[in-house]
Formats: sequence, structure tokens, C-alpha cells
Amino acid sequence: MVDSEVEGGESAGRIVKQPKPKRRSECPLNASVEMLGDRWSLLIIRDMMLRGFRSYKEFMECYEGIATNILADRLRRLIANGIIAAEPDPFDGRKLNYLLTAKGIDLAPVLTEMVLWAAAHENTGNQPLVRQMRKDKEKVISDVKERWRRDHKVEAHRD
Amino acid sequence: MVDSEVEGGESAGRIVKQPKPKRRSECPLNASVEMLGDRWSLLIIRDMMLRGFRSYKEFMECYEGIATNILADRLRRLIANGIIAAEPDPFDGRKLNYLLTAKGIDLAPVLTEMVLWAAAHENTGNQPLVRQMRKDKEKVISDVKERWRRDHKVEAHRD
DNA sequence: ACATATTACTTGTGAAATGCAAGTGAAAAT
DNA sequence: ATTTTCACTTGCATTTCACAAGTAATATGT
Repeated sequence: MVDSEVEGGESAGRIVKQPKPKRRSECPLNASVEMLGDRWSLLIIRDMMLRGFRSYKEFMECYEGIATNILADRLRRLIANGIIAAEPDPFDGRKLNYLLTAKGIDLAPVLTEMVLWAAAHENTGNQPLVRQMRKDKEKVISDVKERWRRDHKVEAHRD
Repeated sequence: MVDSEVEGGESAGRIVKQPKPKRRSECPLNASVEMLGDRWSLLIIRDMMLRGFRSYKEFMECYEGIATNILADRLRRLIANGIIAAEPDPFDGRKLNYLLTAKGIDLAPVLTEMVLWAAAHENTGNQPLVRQMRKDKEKVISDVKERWRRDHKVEAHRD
């Protein structure tokens, strides 16, 4: 299912020209950085994960003020990397709903550690969340995943 | 020692104009992204943390091929954010040794989760490290910290 | 039915960040 | 004394970014 991703070396005995592997190195950290290493991607994921945002408009209105062309570009890239997916809203033909994939929701521990690190070394807001994470990191993560599963079920049942 | 960092609100009873708080928001994740959200910073930290790199030359030679001006800029920023520090090499007046601060070494859990995430969803290299992390994440982190403490001791004793 | 509004974008345009090559100055090695 | 090494800086072309404006496809209100 998550197969035809990065390799693409061979196919039926014939060596085929590599389609995707334009990574700077094999290092897993480098892979993460190439997918997430910019000033916006992780914030978009944060708002999907923690605030339940789904639509372009929500991402635009709230937030640290992302430019519309950058938002469109980041959503495209996140889709290309399999971190989010877009589906048309069944009730409003103009709308697209952006949802985290399994790969996307698996970023919960990464976000958690980044929040905890910043909160430990900078003056930051959202102390309630920080305190919750300090108290029981694993619970926060499993709650996030639980909510994600519920929301996906709702999508699926809508017909 | 690492005091005059981000706040800078007041000084001897007089309210002074804020010098640094140009963060886009109070969100701790945003703080992390503003300090680390680019294509190079975390890789530099990786090589200091996991490979023991200390000098400009090492960062240049190895690596995914960073440009020299970008490396200089990233090192400056990491210093400005208190994540690394530079000290002259006691044996070679040309050299500077870049070292992780406590704040820098505290990024170990963040790097670990990013490595595990990428390794779970992409085809990546350095499988020995990945396996070690999967087996006992906490041990990998405490080993990294232990090594950091030792190396700092060596620095301090050198006189 | 038709005008207006909303949603999710795209298209300029200038400014900033990035990548590449070459150069510089101080210290060390020969 | 000359050459090498190290840690950068400078200049320049390319790419990315931010801001503003515009557009096409729905949806809503009258």
C-alpha cells in the first residue's frame, strides 16, 4: 500500500530510470527535513492535528499569517509526500477537506517533542497544552490519534 | 549564564523597548519552527550530536553539500538562538570548535522522533541507528547526552 | 432567475533567501 | 620565507517568498 514511494529502481527485470529519489542523502533525518523543513508545513499539520482545521479558508484566516500562494504550495507538497490528502466536501462543492493521512498523524510525537523543547527553552504560550504534555506525553499523543480515527470514521459514514 | 536571551522586557526598573520578540506567534511549535525550520539547521545539529563534528571544515566536507555562505549563516543563527556555542581551539589558533549547548543537546528527542518517523514511512539508510532507536529510544538519547557531558568535561579540563 | 458572496485557488511583482564560484586574512606547516 | 590550511566573505545568478490583485466554480439571498 505504501510501496511505490521512494525507490523505483527496477521493474520486471528491466532497470528503469529513477523517478523520485532526488534526496540529498539516505539519512532519515534528511528525509524528514526535506519534507518538513520550512517555516510553514509543520504549522499546517499542527492546526489539522490539534485544532481540527480542514479547509483552505481556516488555514488562511487563523495562523501566523501565511500567504495564499505559499499555502497552496505547501498543501500540494504535503499531498505529494503523502502526509495529507484532499477530498471534496460532500455538502459543498466548492470546498475541499484536507485530512491527515496515517503518515501525517504519525507526526504527533515529532510535534510533541518540538513543543516540549521550545517550551523548556523559550517563553511561549499555550501553557495548558504544554503542561498536559509534560504530565503525560503518551496520553496526549494517543488522544490525538483517537480523535483522528473518529473523524475519519465520520467521513467514511457520510453517504 | 544563558540569561539575556529572548525576553528583554525590563532593566533596573525602567521599561525598555523589546529587542527580540519578533515571533510570529506565541505558539511553542512556531518557536521551534522559527529556530529550526529550514533545510540545514537540523542536519548540522545531527552531525554535532551523532558524529561528533566540531569544525567548519568538517561540516563543509561531509554532509549533503551545504554552501559555505549558508553554513556560516546557519552557524551564526544557531549561536544567536543559544543552540550551539563557538570557542577557539586551544591548540590551533585558526580553528573554532562548535559545541552544542544544553539547549542544543535537548534536541535529541526531537531528532530521534524525526528519524523514526522518516524511517517508518520512507526508504532510508542508517538502519543500524534506526534499529537501535526502535529497540530503546530512551537509551539512545541518554547515551547521546552522556557522550556530550564527557566531551564537555574534556574541554573544561584543557588548561 | 439573477445578482452577490464564498471558496479555493492563480498570477503578477518586488524583496529576500539560496546556491555557486572566487577571493581574503590570519595562523600553521614546511 | 613560502605554501597550506582554516574560517570565513563577497559578488552574482537563480530560486523562493510575501503581498496584492484577479479568477473560476459553486452557493446563497431575493
